[in-house]
Amino acid sequence: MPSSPNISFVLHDVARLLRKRFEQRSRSFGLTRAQWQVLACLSLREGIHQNKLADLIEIMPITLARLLDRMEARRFIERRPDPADRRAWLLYLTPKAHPLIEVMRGNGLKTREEAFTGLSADARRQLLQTLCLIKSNLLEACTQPAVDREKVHV
Amino acid sequence: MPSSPNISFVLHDVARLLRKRFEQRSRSFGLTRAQWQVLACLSLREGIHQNKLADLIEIMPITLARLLDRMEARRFIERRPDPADRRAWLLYLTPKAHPLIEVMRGNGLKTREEAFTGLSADARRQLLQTLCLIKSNLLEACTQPAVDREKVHV
DNA sequence: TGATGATAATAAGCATGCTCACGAAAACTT
DNA sequence: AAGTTTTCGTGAGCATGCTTATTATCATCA
Repeated sequence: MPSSPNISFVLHDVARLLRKRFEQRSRSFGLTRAQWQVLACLSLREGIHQNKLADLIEIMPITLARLLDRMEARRFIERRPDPADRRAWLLYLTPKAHPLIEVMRGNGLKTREEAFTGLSADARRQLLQTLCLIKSNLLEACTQPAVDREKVHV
Repeated sequence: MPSSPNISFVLHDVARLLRKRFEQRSRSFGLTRAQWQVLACLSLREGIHQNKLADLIEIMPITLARLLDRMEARRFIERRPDPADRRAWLLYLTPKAHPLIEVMRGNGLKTREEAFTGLSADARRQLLQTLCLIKSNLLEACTQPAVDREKVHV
């Protein structure tokens, strides 16, 4: 592993370190990386259902529900009942959240600057494109059972 | 965010999906991604200290300690007292762990194949190289206080 | 209308990361 | 030798992911 680093492990490490660094910056504002993602997404789609938002962010609805619990407790978002569906909530930012958006965007920018030092604009574009391809491969793969074909056919 | 995907978020998603897919494959063997990383690293360095291993994997020692607790409970590794230092443990694989190494390596390979479909060997090399650069940038950044220089100088 | 199935949100429980704090032992200083 | 600092491992507590299961409501169809 130290001799020939595995690309999956490195990718995992980079994601973890990005999160860690972002949260070092943002701790004083009381928002984590995941909560910032929710906030950013929500700011473009106020009034959305939890369900739909979980779909956009591509996490499990239950994971989002827990996130929203904390964000609601801290008065960053609010759930309003959907008049058309008594099972559902509509999600809105609170006034307290709005000024945070620019701050957090700045934190994200600074973190990326630190992370991507030494990468040309072209290399960054290339990286983004590659990651998007991998993500779409994985989204597709995850929907299929992870059977070991050789085993099945023996 | 849907309009212009943020590279950090995508990277985070890819890491999460890689983990998810790997664990879909490996669940029946009782090993998670993180545990597999420990096992793989340990197989190259039996008799290492926890401290040193945490350093290699670049996680906090307490995170590793919890991981090892579970792996020890499941008889994949064992802690032996270090005769030279009564604070420390020496880490070893159990016989039960050895046959798993090839299986898990195969699971990693299959998962990467799914993930990297459509990427040329060259693109993969490029990606690995880029990720290593970013990782080293972040490792360096994380050791420094995340001060906002503009604020400090105001 | 009334049963049947799908959908929105949540509950329970686990794993992996982190921060902060602490006790025991080692290492270093004076 | 005694006191101080460092180091090794862990406890407590939190956040974010997951899987699986449940409840309430809506939608559909006979």
